[in-house]
Amino acid sequence: MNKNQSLPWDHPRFKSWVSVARACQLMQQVLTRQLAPLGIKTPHLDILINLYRSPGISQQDLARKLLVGRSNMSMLLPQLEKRGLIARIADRKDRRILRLELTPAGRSATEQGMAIQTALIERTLIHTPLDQCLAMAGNMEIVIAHLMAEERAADSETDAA
Amino acid sequence: MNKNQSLPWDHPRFKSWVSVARACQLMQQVLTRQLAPLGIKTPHLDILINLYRSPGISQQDLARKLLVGRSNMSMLLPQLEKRGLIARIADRKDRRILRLELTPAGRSATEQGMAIQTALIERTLIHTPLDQCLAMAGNMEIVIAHLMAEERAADSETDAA
DNA sequence: TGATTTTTGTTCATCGTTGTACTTTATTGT
DNA sequence: ACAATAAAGTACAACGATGAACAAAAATCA
Repeated sequence: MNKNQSLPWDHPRFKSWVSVARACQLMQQVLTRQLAPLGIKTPHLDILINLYRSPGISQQDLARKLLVGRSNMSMLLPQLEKRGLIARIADRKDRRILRLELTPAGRSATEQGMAIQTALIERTLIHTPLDQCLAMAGNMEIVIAHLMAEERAADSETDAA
Repeated sequence: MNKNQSLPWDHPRFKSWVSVARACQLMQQVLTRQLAPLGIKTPHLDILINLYRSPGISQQDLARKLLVGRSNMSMLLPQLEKRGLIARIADRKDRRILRLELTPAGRSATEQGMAIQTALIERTLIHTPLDQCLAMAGNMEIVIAHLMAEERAADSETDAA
């Protein structure tokens, strides 16, 4: 029984992915610390950045973009609203939908947060040549597409059962 | 005021990193689903794989490797012990330390989990050429080193204050 | 039109992770 | 040897995320 052949750390792709996962985990932790002075956490900043780029988005669509559950948005968004960073405006045509927008204070907080995040990423990836950076991004988009397809397939199976 | 110049989505490294982070998040979610039949979750598998490769490691060192808090290990490991997957053996020389090992059942569970994870990664990265995969891993190791340095620097500042 | 199904958002119970405070055991410094 | 300090592990309270059950509004379709 030559189990050694299948040890994961002999698989270059496995090892590579472990590096990616660890880098992401660390990045999240470091970013969390650097955002602390602003009084926001990474999930908040993710939301704010998306509203900055896509104002008027619904909670549902936002949750889909961020790959989290609807209930998550339902917990976080009222907090941000109470803090005066976002506004939730009922859609006139479809009264189920709450459309999300940044307040001026929210826009300002977003810009500060983005500056911190962008600076951190620039500092961290400074030694990664741009072409390799872009190649990586391209590969990651393929990975994302593959994983979403695999997830949809699993969902269909669940439905069928 | 040319704020547009600093919009994060104009920064290629920022955009690239967003792809990386999303891919990681998705990978975790998909892996969680595929591990469900085994009755273990991704944190459990991370632990088991580390014990598979580094038997006799202490809880503290394991926590450091996994980038989580000590208390996390203190919550998870007793669960795995009760399920008969690991053993916690008191060190004779230093009675503070609990050395961790896999039981036969744990080894078997680990092999099943690793098979699932490795297969998922292979499937997902099949279209990423090996050389790009390795280049990515190399870059990620640099990222990890940079972030750990930055975190240590922040810790020192905290101590000084 | 009226009944069924879908979609949007909320609520709540549950679980995982964290940080802090604490106990026990080693190490260090005098 | 003894006091102070550090390290390993635990307990607990707080927070975040999840999924299921639910209410309200729209879409579908007969």
